[in-house]
Amino acid sequence: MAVHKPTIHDVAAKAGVSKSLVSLALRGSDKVSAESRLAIENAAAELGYRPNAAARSLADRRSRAIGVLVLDFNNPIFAQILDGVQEVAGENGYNTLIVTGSADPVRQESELARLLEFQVEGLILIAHRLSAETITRISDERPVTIITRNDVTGANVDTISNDDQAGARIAVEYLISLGHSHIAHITGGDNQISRDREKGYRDAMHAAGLHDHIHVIVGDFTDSGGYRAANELFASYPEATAAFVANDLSALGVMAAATDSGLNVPTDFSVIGYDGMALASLRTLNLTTIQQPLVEMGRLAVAQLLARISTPNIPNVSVQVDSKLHLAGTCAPPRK
Amino acid sequence: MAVHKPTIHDVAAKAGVSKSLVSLALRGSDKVSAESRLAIENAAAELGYRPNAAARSLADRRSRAIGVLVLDFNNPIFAQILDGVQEVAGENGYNTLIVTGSADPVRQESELARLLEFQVEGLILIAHRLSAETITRISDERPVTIITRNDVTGANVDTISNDDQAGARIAVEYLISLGHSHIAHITGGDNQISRDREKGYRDAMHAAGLHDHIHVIVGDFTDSGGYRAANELFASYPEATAAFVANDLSALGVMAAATDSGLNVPTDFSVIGYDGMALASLRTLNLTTIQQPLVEMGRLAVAQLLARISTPNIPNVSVQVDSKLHLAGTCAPPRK
DNA sequence: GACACTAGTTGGAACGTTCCAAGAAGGGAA
DNA sequence: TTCCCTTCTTGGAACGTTCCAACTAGTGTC
Repeated sequence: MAVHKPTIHDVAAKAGVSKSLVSLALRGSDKVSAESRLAIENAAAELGYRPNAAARSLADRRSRAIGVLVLDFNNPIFAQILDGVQEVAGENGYNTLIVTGSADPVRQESELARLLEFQVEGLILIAHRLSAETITRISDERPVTIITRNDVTGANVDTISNDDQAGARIAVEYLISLGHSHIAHITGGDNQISRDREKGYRDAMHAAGLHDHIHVIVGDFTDSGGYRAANELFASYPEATAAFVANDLSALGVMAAATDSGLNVPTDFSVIGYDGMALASLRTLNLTTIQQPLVEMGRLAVAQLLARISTPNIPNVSVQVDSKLHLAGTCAPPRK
Repeated sequence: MAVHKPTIHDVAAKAGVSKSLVSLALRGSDKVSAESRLAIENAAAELGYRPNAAARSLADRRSRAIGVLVLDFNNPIFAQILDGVQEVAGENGYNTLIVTGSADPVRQESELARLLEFQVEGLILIAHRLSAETITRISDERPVTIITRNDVTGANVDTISNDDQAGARIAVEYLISLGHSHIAHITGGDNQISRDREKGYRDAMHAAGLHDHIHVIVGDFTDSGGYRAANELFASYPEATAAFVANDLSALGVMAAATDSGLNVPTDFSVIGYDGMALASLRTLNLTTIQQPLVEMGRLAVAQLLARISTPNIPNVSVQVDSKLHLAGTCAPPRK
């Protein structure tokens, strides 16, 4: 292992020029003679020189990094969003510092503090569980873009979300169009996204004159939560022929519960999810769902964040992307 | 947004002390009087002071960060490994910089360079596709721990892996114990892990006197690759009653292909995977597999890396964790 | 032969910390 | 009173960059 990490001074000495010229040359300035440039590049290569990002960020007064706080790596939809985030960040020469906060808001705050100490130029929050006050406070220091939610506003906060109520209505209307009327809903628990999806369900049921058939079971966005909720549903509302489930992960749990109860999906029981997680569209699962353009949402978020970083006072933006029905194998007309 | 970010000097001025004392106080030194400490803490809080990690890392000559290069966020097993990594890193006061390299080795190298510029104190490579020379070169600058592979060695390189050959043998022996003899193998393509798993398959078949029944189809560790390979298998070797598939993700593709071909899993055709990815143990999928202790592997990797960071010349370590058979729903005795 | 211009190059200051050697203030011992 | 010892506090140097104003050497113009 190298005893002493070479610095710009070492390169300068080796190339026989000043440190300033090395700095210039390595950043591709055109005011360096071809001869000097060559000597510098050779010296740098021979020494294995690597610029020190900390020193650069200090001298530059900018870090060229954005921070990303993700709720949880284990829900695969976040991987898809991150793909979009990394793509656009990379294209623009930004590093991405990714941190998972636990669901615990206290730990999330300390993760956030670490990102801010790194002097990130902006923050992307993916499915966070932070309070509105925290975000407002943070956004006072740094621009913030929130993905998958739009319930927090602030001068320095932009949001990228889909219209959860509209998406939920589409799901329910599709089930109705197949002939279902006993349609249950399994929620994602106590959070804004879940509330919106539930509202869409209720609205669609009302609009179709099916308010008497509204049946809601509380879930929690996990597969095991979906499994438990589905069993509850089969016990409490056996007339149900279909369920709109708050997200794909818990829809998989619902499918498992149906199978365990001897119900064939979709001939005995139809299931529709929400999100568009890549794994659920595997043929083995083939889940019908409301598909959000997840990668695109990641891209949009970075684009918006970078726009606000370069021009701080642009008006607030709240982008709503379109989610669409993804037809697959878990919905069918009800038995007669 | 604050016009000027407060620095340690601002805090010092506000608290009426020197910047040095602020530095001492905020790092919890015991040689600061209670009175000064209080004044400093109040001033820092009022100003919303945040230490600048870049400046600290420069002055300190250490970054308190480790870099993690992940092949791909979309295979959920990496999320599990990362959970272990983040846990132990966090406990030890280290930040984790996570980067996804694409499968493209050139892009992977540039991602790596970015991590090194951040002055990470060590690197964790998860399922990398880098050449042995690259890793040896890198490990000359920084300690490296490799997860899920052990085919690269070097003075400064440790590895955490499972014994892929042994795991594969367990899988095949299990199928044999159920009564199967026409057991095919679908590989993960041209890489070390895949080669080891194939060797385990061949060895187990030989040991059981089934060398005449060895049948290998090339896959690529993805679900669609598994699907394609399985269809190839059904066409070329219809006698097969079971398949050992190189990883869980492609095993899901195999299951889909079986279903599409009218084969019920497991009564008509048994499938066993490898990895232990959390989603595959969902009841809906309920995949029988060889389970690696993924979270634990992440933990071990960080522990080992930190050990080498603090004591550079300790002997090389190559930890092999035990993988075990996870019994589930996709294997059964063959039809008579 | 003086002058202006251009291309290339330079040293020093600055960025926000930590570390270090050294100073100030107060108390106790002689 | 003097001296030493603690306890607390301090300013300056250093970390590795970037930026800036200024310098040198050559080239062309009149």
